[in-house]
Amino acid sequence: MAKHSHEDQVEQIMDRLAASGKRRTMSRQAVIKVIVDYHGHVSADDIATRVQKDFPSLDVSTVYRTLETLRELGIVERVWFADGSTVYHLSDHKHHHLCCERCGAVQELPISALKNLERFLLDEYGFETHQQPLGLFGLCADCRRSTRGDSS
Amino acid sequence: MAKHSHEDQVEQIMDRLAASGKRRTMSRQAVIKVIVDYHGHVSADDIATRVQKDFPSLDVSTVYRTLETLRELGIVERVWFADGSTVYHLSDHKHHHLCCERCGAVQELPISALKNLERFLLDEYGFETHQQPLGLFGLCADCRRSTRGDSS
DNA sequence: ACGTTGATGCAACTGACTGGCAAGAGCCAA
DNA sequence: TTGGCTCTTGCCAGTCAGTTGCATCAACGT
Ligand SMILES: [Mn+2]
Ligand SMILES: [Mn+2]
Ligand SMILES: [Zn+2]
Ligand SMILES: [Zn+2]
Repeated sequence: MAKHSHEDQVEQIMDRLAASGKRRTMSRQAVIKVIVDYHGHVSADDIATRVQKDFPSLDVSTVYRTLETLRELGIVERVWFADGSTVYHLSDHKHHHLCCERCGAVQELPISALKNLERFLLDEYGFETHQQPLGLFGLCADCRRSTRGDSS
Repeated sequence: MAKHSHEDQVEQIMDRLAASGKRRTMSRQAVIKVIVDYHGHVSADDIATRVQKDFPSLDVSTVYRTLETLRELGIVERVWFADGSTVYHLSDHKHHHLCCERCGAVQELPISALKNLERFLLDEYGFETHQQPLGLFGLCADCRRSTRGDSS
């Protein structure tokens, strides 16, 4: 069904590392696997915790160094949410995030959803927005429904 | 000309502090003055540096504690930009920011500029965005003009 | 003036992240 | 397969923004 399984995707990213002269290591594979499995929405510490279940001696500094390497190659990018938290993301699956402040759910929002805003900013302010994935906070549909008429 | 001078505005905020049972101190006055003078776009460390020109012994922890107090009273709020940096802002002058990545200029954008996006998110996703001042990055009009045709 | 109590300076501490360094692991050539 | 060059890693110390405990200090109501 899926074009690529997660395993294939991890393998493909390892190939890109190798093609750039980087070495295929277990540490890198493990970090990449976590990012692919959760397809984003994970912090560096989440990744470290997750990876250390399989490789207890893998240090958090290795996670950061791997993330930096992947960022240099344009494979992942760092996203800052409007509440100051930060997550890592596969670049080829770029999108914005709608983060529910009540239940914590994170919904993905296609980049195209902000096209109108971008055009408006360019027309009215001459400001050319860069493709910057945003994390917007608010109430998701479910929580909004269950909060209807709730005054507390 | 102006409805309120900066001095008046500082005085008014000090009044609100006093009205909430907080004490009128030089530290608080100095911190508030910096925020009012720069009307936002200052980091906690900017404030500390600025304030210490007049009160060299004023500690950065006092700045943070003052900011927290002002936040509790709804007088200032913290804004996280999409690059992870954070600034403090008067709540009564809420707006978004267009931050130029080339020249560093920060342009203010009325909250109303995102009304259409908010309606779209509510209609299409059932997501109710909270009033969250954003810091969007890109190229300002000036820099875009001076970069035109520049391939490097 | 005075005493209560909140505010401050100082310093130690946290959490996210970075950097140096020596030991270890890929990779490639022989 | 082996050897060795070089990249990568673990460990650990350091940085940076921000927080916290505590003794001292200073508002402010009386
Ligand atoms: Mn995502
Ligand atoms: Mn502003
Ligand atoms: Zn929700
Ligand atoms: Zn500019």
